[in-house]
Amino acid sequence: MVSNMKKISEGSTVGVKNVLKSAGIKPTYERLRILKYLEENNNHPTVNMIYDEVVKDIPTISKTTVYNSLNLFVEKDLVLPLVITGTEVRYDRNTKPHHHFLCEKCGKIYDIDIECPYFKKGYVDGYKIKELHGYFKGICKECLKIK
Amino acid sequence: MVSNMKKISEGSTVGVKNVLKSAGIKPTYERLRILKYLEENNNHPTVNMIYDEVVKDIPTISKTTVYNSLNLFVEKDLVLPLVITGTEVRYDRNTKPHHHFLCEKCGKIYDIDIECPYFKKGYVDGYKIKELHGYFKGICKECLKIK
DNA sequence: TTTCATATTTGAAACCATTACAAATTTATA
DNA sequence: TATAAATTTGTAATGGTTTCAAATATGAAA
Repeated sequence: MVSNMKKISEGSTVGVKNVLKSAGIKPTYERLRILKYLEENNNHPTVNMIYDEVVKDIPTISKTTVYNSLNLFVEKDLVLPLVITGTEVRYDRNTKPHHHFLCEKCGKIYDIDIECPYFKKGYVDGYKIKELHGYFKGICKECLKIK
Repeated sequence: MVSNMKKISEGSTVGVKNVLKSAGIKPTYERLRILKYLEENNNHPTVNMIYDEVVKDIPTISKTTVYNSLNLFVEKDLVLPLVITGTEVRYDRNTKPHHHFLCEKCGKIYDIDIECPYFKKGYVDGYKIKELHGYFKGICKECLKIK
């Protein structure tokens, strides 16, 4: 059961260690902590957001290591990079194809679980599709309530 | 007839001048030349691509002016900014909602004229949509032929 | 455990797209 | 023509990301 596997791995050190190992990545202390952050937080964080939290546990960690680790995770398909704001890259532990929504009011990024028929088919206008990035921008449900 | 208006304005100095004036932008020599470039080239250029061409006609123009003008055009909805490559902003004279396709082989960016039902409706998951950026990445028709 | 080769981490410097800013220039108006 | 306002220019600053070489940690072999 895939969803059960996911639950077990979330947060626990043994879980993230296995995730790294089965991706062919040496599970160093720093990488484990960074992946743990991504599994525990579904907030599409920036490098700085990750660094600011992880440095509390590993005071000697450098920002370069965060960059290196994330680039490695992206390469091994453990993480999806988003460029929705235009100013910096955000990272999503959810690598299944899905859309994103950026709220202009609160700045939060939400996963949107919808399908694109063209992406599903694999082609548009005779062009072969490998990736789709669907970014909505607007006002989220919570901010709409606030008026 | 809108499409006919468009044809007339393409490239001609009087056309782009009217475009700027009706957008409430003072039609300076530099702005006219930059908008003319965008109307004549449907290649989703970067700031540098625009600068490199325009500087041939206006040797004294500065890159800052290109940035200033483009930011103004974006503000006045004359131009659409794309962040499809992740490294730099590209500009599209076509501001009607449409998707884009980036070819991983040749690097070209194509307009894709498809509709998103959620965008059309104005809402997803109860979130109010104001913008949609749909970016496909893959291999374009021409590069598929080359093998 | 000790040794050695390899991989990883670190911190500083470089890079590059973009913005900030103040001085110079141009434009519009009277 | 004179004056004020807007625009352009060039340089410097900013900020996210990458490069790189030295320091450190890791893993395998003895």
